[in-house]
Amino acid sequence: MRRNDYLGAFEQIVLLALVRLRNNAYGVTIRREIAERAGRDVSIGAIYTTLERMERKGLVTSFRGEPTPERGGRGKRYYAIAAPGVEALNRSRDVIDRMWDGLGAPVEA
Amino acid sequence: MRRNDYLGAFEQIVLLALVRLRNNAYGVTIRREIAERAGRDVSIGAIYTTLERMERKGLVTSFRGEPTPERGGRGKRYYAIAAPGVEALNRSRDVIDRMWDGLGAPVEA
DNA sequence: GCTGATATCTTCTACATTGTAGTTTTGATG
DNA sequence: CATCAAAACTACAATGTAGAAGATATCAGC
Repeated sequence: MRRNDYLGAFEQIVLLALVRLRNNAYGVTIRREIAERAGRDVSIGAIYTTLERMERKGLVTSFRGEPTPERGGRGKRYYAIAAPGVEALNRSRDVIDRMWDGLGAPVEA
Repeated sequence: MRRNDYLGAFEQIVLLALVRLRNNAYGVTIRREIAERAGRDVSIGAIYTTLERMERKGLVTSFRGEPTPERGGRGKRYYAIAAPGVEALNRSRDVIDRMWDGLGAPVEA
């Protein structure tokens, strides 16, 4: 059985995007946030898959929103970070912080 | 073809342990460093596997040391982070920093 | 007021890479 | 030769990632 304690690198990024986007987090905006913030261009499929897995683990929740009166558009699925997700995020940050402590980033060769 | 740009969460931890241990980084000390620093008890096998993969990618280098005159002991294999490893580490840190920027850790529910 | 072209968005499928433990093997020494 | 220290091997689970396929809307034109 796998524990829920530590997050993968990409999971962290997605979770942080959720936190930043607050109540406007769905596939497209999450992808855009990651592209702009992290400069990392990831496929939309990668995002949905990761979100779904995290939902199964209880790290995020989701609900389907009403379709907006914009041009095209299927009903969006909004995501939000759940309490265990917040904890895991903080824990992951803590670990990496302790490993970096005193080294001064960027580290030299 | 896979890019060499981003590191997994565990890869980052191992790389940081190498940086901290300087020229005393080998299986056992790396494991201990991670246990003490990160409070994370990982198997020795996990460490070697990860090191070997990173060596194949050119992120770390290794050489076999002379056996010491202690009780038992096979010659240790010492590891050191290579330039591409340093870069990848800084890049990874940069990405996560940007995602965390302005949120204030720990993040609240 | 139908109907199809088109804009958003989400699901599904498949596979590569990482994460992780446990077992086995290799070398030294007392 | 028993035993200690450390590394290599094996196997499998979880994560990372892309791309194709499906679902729903609006908009034009007839």
